Amino acid sequence: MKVSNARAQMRKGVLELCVLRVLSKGEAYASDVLATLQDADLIVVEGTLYALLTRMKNAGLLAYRWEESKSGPPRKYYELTPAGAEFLSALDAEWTRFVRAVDALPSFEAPES
Amino acid sequence: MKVSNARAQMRKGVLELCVLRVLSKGEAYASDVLATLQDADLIVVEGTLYALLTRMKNAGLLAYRWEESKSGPPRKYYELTPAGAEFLSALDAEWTRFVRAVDALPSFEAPES
DNA sequence: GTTAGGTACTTTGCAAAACATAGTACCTAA
DNA sequence: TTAGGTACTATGTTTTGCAAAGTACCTAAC
Repeated sequence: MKVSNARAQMRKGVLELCVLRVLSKGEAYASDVLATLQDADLIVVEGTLYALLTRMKNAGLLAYRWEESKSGPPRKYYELTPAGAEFLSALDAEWTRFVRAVDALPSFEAPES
Repeated sequence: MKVSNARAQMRKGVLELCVLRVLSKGEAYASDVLATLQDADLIVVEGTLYALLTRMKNAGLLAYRWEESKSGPPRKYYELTPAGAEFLSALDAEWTRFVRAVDALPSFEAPES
């Protein structure tokens, strides 16, 4: 149990929300999403993100179209489906409630002696 | 992918923080911790909590003592060790930074058309 | 005292999800 | 035509929570 691992652990289960939020700003392909998350200090590895995008596409939350690239193979540009937008809205609400619930627990202070 | 599962997913990775926070208020045994978390709408099942308490004890974050009960078998009363208190302090800081990072991502709004 | 029921803790098997890493395919340019 | 970069895919492992069954202890009813 290392503090260095804490953020990675916390991110579990919230990654979906993060990806949906990024895509709510408009379509993007995997590297775009990855860069945005990493800029926000929400480290995620390539393999995880691709797997998540595929899962969400299969769940009907995302759709993609192929687009040619000028410097490499074609890219999958993802965007929210109506179901995805609805799901994001619900997740946002859950996130808010969740943060409140955790913050309602006692914050750190020295144990009573 | 169901909204009903969202909170459970989010809780992953933050459970450690929650348990440490509860114990920072003083020693408690499993059922105490469970009840506190459930009161806070942070649902967790018995098996998960016992496993987590054991993991954290083995990691040196918690210690316990046996105490007789008037109505059943003896209980393990857990409390933070100095290492646990230090770890909690670090996790608290990580939690704050994490929430800021997620909230810095765009919140929901209709995708630009 | 022996049995029934409740409480507390343990064990085992399973599933979901992220990680690590390697692999395939496409494109440009030397 | 080959080297290197970019984009996506596939595979196996680990972590961690869940589900459910199991063990053990204690009280109380009979």
